[in-house]
Amino acid sequence: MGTLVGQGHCLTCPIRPSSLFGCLKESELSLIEDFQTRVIKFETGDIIYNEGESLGLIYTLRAGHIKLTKFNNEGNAQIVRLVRPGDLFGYEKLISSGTYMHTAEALEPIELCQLSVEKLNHLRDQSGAINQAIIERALQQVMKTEDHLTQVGLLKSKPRLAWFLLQWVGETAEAVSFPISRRDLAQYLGLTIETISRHTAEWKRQGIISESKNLLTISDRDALQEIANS
Amino acid sequence: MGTLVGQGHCLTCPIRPSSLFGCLKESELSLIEDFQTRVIKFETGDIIYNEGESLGLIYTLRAGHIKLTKFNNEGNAQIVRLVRPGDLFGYEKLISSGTYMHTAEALEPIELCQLSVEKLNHLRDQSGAINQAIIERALQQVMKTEDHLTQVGLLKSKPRLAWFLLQWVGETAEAVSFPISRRDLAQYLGLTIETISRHTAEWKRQGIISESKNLLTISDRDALQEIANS
DNA sequence: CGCAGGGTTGACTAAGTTCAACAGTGGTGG
DNA sequence: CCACCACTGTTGAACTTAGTCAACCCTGCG
Repeated sequence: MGTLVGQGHCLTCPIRPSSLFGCLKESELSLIEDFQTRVIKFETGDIIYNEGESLGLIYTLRAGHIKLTKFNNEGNAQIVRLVRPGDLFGYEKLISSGTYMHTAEALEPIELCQLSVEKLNHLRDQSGAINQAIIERALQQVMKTEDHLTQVGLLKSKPRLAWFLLQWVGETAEAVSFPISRRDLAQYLGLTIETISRHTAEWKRQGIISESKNLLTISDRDALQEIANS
Repeated sequence: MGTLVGQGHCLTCPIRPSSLFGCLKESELSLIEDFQTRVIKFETGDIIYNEGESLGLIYTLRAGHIKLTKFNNEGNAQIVRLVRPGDLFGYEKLISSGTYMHTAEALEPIELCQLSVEKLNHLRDQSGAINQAIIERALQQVMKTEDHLTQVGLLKSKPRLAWFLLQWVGETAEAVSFPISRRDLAQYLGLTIETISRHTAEWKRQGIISESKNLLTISDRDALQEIANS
């Protein structure tokens, strides 16, 4: 599962500036001169890794979206994180004993690059900037998760969903890729499929949002923002 | 606010093994030979720092409990984390631009030690182990927050509360310090005061738990565990 | 004593879940 | 090519849960 596209050369990688290696100074670039990673494609529904597995690999998502899920005591899955292009994932492997604490599944056709933990650790010994970058990513992640927590914890279903949609599409008024099923959305937001369906249906009727295939458009941002604040 | 108790010498600190410096090897201990921190006491309700402030300090809690809260767009607070003895907090300061992203408030009389970010950063340049330890703490934090998220996201109120209590007291059958008001508990779990009150009252009537002053005992762990799984 | 704050309890309400039926879509195989 | 099936999403009605509002208790404190 997963098709090897080729070797990526980190030094010349187009997304390097936004990747973990974006932190390197000119003078340090030589460190990754011969750093290569495997660039791999996956199809919708493919599993990149499973909770509990322990490959020594960390990933950077280049294109598409991925969900990270976690299993409860009682066997039902909860989506803990949605990974977007440029994001690092699977970094729990940086903890010595670590096995993956999530299952990573492609929500649409994706492209990612694999990084060997071993190599990365070697790099960390040579550059403080890399360590700093990793710490920053981890702390950013804490903040995002806490944000998610506060939203899920104290917002009612409508504002919660509205908030999520606003987050997702960002600033554009354009149609945006939205490869998330109702089921996944419900799990992610701690609601049921039906509730999601009802709210989106209502908003579509009111012309606040529109949806076609896997594309989402927010037509009336103000209205949605209004709903998000209540 | 906050009473200076004295200078703590990290090298000989009784809680060093469980602190950030627990990671240091014998050979590296000299690094913190003259490392001193201020040990400070706070009273119940005292604020250690406020969201948005930017003192260059990181803390390790030595005794007591602290809550970290965060304000929503609309001004209501959500408790994001409960800090326990031995825990590191305020480490968002490790991000260059960082201001504190929480408000830290003492739930009971506490004792903590202050660590200068500057000094810590200096230390990080000298010891890879410190970096590793920080990364591990940050990732642990991500995991804990995600755990909290899944509990709040997909459990009903009873299992949610039961799960929290089990977490809180840990393995002991003993009475455990429980300095959390109903209000705080409600905020932390994303419920209302009344719901909390009703459930605890019911469980007390059934003899599953008992509470006196600031002490909590789980009398029938199995029953509570049973409730947590549904 | 009177008051404020935290906690408990009850009655009512609103919100969201559950259950169930049904519609649309895509894929498979005869 | 169509019939059938599986899957996802939509909609309605009944039901359950937790939130809301309000009264009340208890404790500590000025």
